[in-house]
Amino acid sequence: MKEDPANSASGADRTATEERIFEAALQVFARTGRAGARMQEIADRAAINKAMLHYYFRSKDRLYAQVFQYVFRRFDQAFFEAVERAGEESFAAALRAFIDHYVDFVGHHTEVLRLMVNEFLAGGEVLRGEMGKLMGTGQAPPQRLLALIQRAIDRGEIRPVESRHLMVTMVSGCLFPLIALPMVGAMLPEAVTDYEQFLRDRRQHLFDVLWRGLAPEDA
Amino acid sequence: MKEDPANSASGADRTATEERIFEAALQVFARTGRAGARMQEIADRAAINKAMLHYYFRSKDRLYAQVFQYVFRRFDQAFFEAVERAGEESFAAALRAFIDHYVDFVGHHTEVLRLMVNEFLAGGEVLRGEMGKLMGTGQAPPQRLLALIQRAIDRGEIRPVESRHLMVTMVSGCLFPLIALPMVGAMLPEAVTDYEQFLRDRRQHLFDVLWRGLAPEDA
DNA sequence: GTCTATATCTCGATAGAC
DNA sequence: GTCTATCGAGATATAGAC
Repeated sequence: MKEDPANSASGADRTATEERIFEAALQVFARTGRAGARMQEIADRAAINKAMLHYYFRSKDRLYAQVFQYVFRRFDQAFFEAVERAGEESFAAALRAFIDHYVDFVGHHTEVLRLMVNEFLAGGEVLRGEMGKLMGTGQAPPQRLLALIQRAIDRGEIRPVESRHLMVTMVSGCLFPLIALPMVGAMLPEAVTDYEQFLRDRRQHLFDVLWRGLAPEDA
Repeated sequence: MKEDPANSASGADRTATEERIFEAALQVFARTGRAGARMQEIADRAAINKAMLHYYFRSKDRLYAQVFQYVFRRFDQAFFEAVERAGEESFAAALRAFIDHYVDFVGHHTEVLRLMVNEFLAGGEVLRGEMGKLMGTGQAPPQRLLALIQRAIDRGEIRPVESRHLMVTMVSGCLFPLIALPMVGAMLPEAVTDYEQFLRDRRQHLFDVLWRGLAPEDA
């Protein structure tokens, strides 16, 4: 059976051209959203002809689906790594490690976050499909983090807060400032002028505020 | 000079028809984004003919600009009210009041938030224009909240955290969960089944975690 | 002010030469 | 695999009768 170039890209083994297209598509989809994206612009960014887009990815929908799937996995993977690094130490150290890694990843791959949020807003089925696959395992990264929090509570390491809400709050503090950069930048000019410093400050602040909030009363 | 119906809607004095169109446009823009929105769908929702859209608002771009301006003002207003209610009491009470009011408003007007975030992602000029106008006064709601936080620090009511980052963290905790509902719902089923309870829980949790994080060591 | 019909244009997708 | 040329769907926008 002949290889169909329109499907070959589903695996990790892409040609250099496919890779360029993919990267270009990610950028354009992230900025303009699924509907606003123009195949012409993606082609231009990839420095190829528009017809080649269809040759490799068949249609805009297929291209989007593949790009989003990739984004979802990167996101999942980053979360996983952040939880892994949280490790077996004290919860304070775990919290710090999680925030550091997660903010660092997303802060340097904002296209991934933006595309993700675009999909949130669209409330798409593409998202729901991936979510189902992920959570079905019972060992998804969010579930691991949840267990880690719960254990810390059981051990008396942190106050007895609602673990799932805490997870939401942690993630909110990491991600939202990066989504709202146009607005945050108006109040924190350094978010624009010295982005790396801004990321460091956010990690520091977020850990500080959350941890004191989680510390047992007798600490 | 004759009234141009395409401009008359810029004020608050809209006819009933204009109001219907406006509301319909808000919903559609919020869900599908600027590019994904269809004039036909807006017309259908407003129960009018498609030609009337252009009669009243001239073009899609003009319609969007007006809708966004409205959204921005609602957002600003909600923030303002939330800060006003925070009032002159203790900072704990102020924090609680802010979170309660802000989450309540946005939680019940998610279209406003969604359209706002859409504009964040697009990084549009429409947003920048409104931002400039707002912050220029020096008395914008965010600046008021900042002052309130700073005063609490000076008085020793809360620990000396970076006030601007705290504001960002507060807002993040209020807004992000509502943006990410499709994902949050996968981990907190009640966010879908009992939305009101979910909002209450979030308010409670967020205040709890933040306040303990802000409480002075000797509290 | 409201409608039908239509002009105009943009964009995704394909045909077909090389 | 790569390109040019083009088709055809679908969208915004307008013309013009009522």
